[in-house]
Amino acid sequence: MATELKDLTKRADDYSRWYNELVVKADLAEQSAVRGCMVIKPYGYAIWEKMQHELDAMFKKTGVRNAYFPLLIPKSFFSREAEHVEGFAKEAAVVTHYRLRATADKTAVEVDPTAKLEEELIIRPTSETIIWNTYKGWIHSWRDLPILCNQWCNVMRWEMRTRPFLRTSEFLWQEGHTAHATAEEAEARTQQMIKVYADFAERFLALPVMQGVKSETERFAGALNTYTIEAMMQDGKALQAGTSHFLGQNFAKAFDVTYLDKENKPQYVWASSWGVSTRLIGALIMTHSDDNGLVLPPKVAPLQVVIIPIGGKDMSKLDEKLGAIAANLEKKGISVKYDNADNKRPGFKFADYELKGVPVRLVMGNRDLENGTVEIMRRDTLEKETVPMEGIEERVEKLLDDIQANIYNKAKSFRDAHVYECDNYEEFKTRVADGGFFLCHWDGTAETEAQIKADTQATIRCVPFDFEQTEGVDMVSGKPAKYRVLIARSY
RNA sequence: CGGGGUGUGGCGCAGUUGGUAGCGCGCUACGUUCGGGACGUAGAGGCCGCCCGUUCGAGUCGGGUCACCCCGACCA
Repeated sequence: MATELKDLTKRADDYSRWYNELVVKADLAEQSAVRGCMVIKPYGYAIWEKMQHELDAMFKKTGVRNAYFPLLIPKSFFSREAEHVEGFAKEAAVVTHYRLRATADKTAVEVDPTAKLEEELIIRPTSETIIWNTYKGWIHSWRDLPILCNQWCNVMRWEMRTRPFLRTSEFLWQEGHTAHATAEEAEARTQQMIKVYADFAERFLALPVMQGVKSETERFAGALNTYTIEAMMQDGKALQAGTSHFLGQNFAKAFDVTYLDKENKPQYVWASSWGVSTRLIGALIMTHSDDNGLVLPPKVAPLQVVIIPIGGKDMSKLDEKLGAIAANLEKKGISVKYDNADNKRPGFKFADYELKGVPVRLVMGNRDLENGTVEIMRRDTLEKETVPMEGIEERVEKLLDDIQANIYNKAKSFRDAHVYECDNYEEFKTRVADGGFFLCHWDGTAETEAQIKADTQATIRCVPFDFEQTEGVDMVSGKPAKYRVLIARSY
């Protein structure tokens, strides 16, 4: 392992440097040979797999099935829906040729100019177009509806500035695409899925999120409405953690997808789409982790318990006792590693597993062996306790639940302590730079929204649900405002 | 695309007025260690980003080129 473990930058010194270092030092991901694209390493990918596993089950419980659509999309598909083109054209990767050949001097390869594609292909930045082109063939009657498909895949958006997990040119996600007979049904599905995401984020990732509706400028290209979950990072910035879109009949019209209703009349289909990505891993890191490294919620931790023996030459007794504990924990469905490697000293292992965010650590030395005890440490608070060996499995099981709850509560109190109602623009301008969510009255115009962004780089994240709205006065324009919106600087 | 910076063992860096490459970490082997990031001994590992020039001689000087990083306009 060439990974340099010492000297993680402190959050207070340089938050974004802390983040970048942590991603690498905790062995989650590394820079690849391709600009803007990262390698997700096994430890990082294991987190994604746990997310996938849980989300996939949640989707299926609502009747969704998985399918797979092509990576490459005919360029012409993109011109069908005007706003959609505009939204993605600037960052589309285009395949123009299908063959390479050796250069004249045989030292390299070059694109064979005779192998030009008649119709260029786009590497999917999202799949609405290819999917709606396909759905056209699947949908003829009201009996064919609804269609509830999801796909797990990669997408590519040619980004100018990238950051591991938060924004990379290629990323992994799931995209659900549904087709319905009525607007009400499609709208209901859109809302259902944002609630699935919110539930998943809070219960599984321990991320408190604000649900809401995007403003017109922030909504998905081609959608009539976008719902979002917004999480607050430890630097007070907002991170859009998942979105669900009500697409109306835009794609049905663009791809001419109609069905015959019960009166034998042709009707355009209504649609939703929704997605979360590997960005959630970035959200996890920036919400829970500390200056010692990752802090992972037990439910997504690739490794939930690590057991470390401290012995001298003769480890046989410790191997026996700790091996049994490991086996018992595994029987309970807890993932455990018994690390009795003799080439690292205990202190090194402590630091290393803390950096990697393993929620619980058990330690046993000869002293414990005599006393029948074991040391148990929780990663979230770094508290250590020496407890009897009897019943350790139950204690660990309970502790994992406590940690899950504790880091959620901790994140929630942090978030709640940094949500402010603000009615004064001058005050807003000075305070928003320090982070936090600002709930401010908005007159609903794109002009004031643009003004706020130009002045402060902060944007309207959403109009929050679950918030008792009052009428008031827009702090920028002074015009009447029907409700407050959530404004923050964001990733 | 503007502005700034960096390219030297796996990683982080040093390298004087040009003289043929070094340090720390990591790695390999053996031994001693092991209750919070161990130590000793012996090793392995480098077209100094690439090309052209100046020179007896270039990591070092000049020109070009490529790549990456940081800061600004776009974004899940």
